[in-house]
Amino acid sequence: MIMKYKTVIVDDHPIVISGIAGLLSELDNIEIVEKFESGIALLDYIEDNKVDLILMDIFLPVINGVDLCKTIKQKHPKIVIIGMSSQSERSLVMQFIQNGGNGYILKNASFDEFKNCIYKAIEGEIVFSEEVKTIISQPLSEDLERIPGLSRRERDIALLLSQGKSTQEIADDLFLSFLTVQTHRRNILQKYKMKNVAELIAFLLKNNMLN
Amino acid sequence: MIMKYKTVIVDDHPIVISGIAGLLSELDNIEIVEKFESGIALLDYIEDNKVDLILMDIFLPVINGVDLCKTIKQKHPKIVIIGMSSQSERSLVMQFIQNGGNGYILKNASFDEFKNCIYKAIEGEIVFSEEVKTIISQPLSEDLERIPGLSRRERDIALLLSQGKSTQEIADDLFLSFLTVQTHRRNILQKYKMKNVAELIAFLLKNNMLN
DNA sequence: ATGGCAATACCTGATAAAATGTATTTTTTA
DNA sequence: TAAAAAATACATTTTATCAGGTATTGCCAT
Repeated sequence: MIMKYKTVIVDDHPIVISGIAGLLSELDNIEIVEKFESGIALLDYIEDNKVDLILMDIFLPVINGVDLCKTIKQKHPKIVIIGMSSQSERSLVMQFIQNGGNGYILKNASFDEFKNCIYKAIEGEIVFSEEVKTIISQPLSEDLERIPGLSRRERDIALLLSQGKSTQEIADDLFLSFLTVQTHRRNILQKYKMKNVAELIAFLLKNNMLN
Repeated sequence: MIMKYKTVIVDDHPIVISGIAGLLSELDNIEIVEKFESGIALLDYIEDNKVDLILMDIFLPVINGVDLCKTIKQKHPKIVIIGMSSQSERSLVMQFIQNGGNGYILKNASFDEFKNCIYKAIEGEIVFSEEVKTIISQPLSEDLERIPGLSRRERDIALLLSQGKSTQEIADDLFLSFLTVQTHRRNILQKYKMKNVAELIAFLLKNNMLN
């Protein structure tokens, strides 16, 4: 009798669970023992059942994948955990790996990529799908010239600006001097080399820097 | 011989395609004829092949689902198109429906929801999965008085405004009088009852009215 | 063909914002 | 704890925007 890796899938999209299950069914030494739509259910399950491999979505309701991975690894360091998501942020992937994750796959990866990553992960490697590799292997370019963030106050003011407030109104709202708000405005515009507030707001919104 | 609905799936995640394909295989009168990872490939395909139903992701590379739906419906109004996404924004769903979409399903919908929606859609209904319904049925009041669109010229000017151009620069760019641009600006601000350009740009971007 | 809308253009006064310079206090962080 | 960053405040000059009118032309849809 062949030992199969007892595998669990966690994803809040039934469709995705079904897709991965279909894919994994082609792998001889993988046996899907459970499927969950939330991390809480998974935590319960692994207390009472043997699990070798977990494929988990990173964006889950209630508890997110990064924290979930950490929690599981603390008690069950031998379980191989592979993270998945639709879009990936560099910092998120790094966090996941730092919390003990054994790999990270983007959902737009091909079937072959999925298979390869899973095989290598259960052999002990840390694996990434192609696109993830390209994202995390640009530490020089993107990390160094990454846009400086808004300070708290600057964000407050930018937000009110996007609501059409004038300098005076913002000053009143935040209990500041008109002149202080004016200085902040100037600093923000200078920081991002923007010509005026219109361009600034467009820039901030496009980069999700407001809210 | 039973007539089956010729169905195409478009999603940039192979896993999701596989999942939906698995789900649809349980439906007797649905036949999956093709699967695509991009909208461009789909557009080519429907020129030469009969298609009755399209299930498409909204967030696609190159061309997004909303535009894709519009393009397809212009030439092939009889094709039933159902949109899908992981997260949904109210305005996005409305836009999709306004562009001719026949329904919208969140990917976290259950299998039963998927099946029901697909059945009803091919019977001519406009369908939404449960969570989408709750999202779109929140503020009736504001949405029924749907926002008037920008005219061509107004859009040009709004776009340049979002790039930080001054009235004079816009006038130069578009070979218009300074005064004409000034009038357009005023009209746009008045139309949406915005206090200034900053608020206007925020409003337009949030409603996807630029680009 | 005509009424409505879009696009064009002009005038003016009041107000708001941008550019520039300086400076103190508080908070963060190395 | 010392240095750096952020937040605060002030003053002045120049430039741009906003809001109030008015008016002509072209288009396109009833």
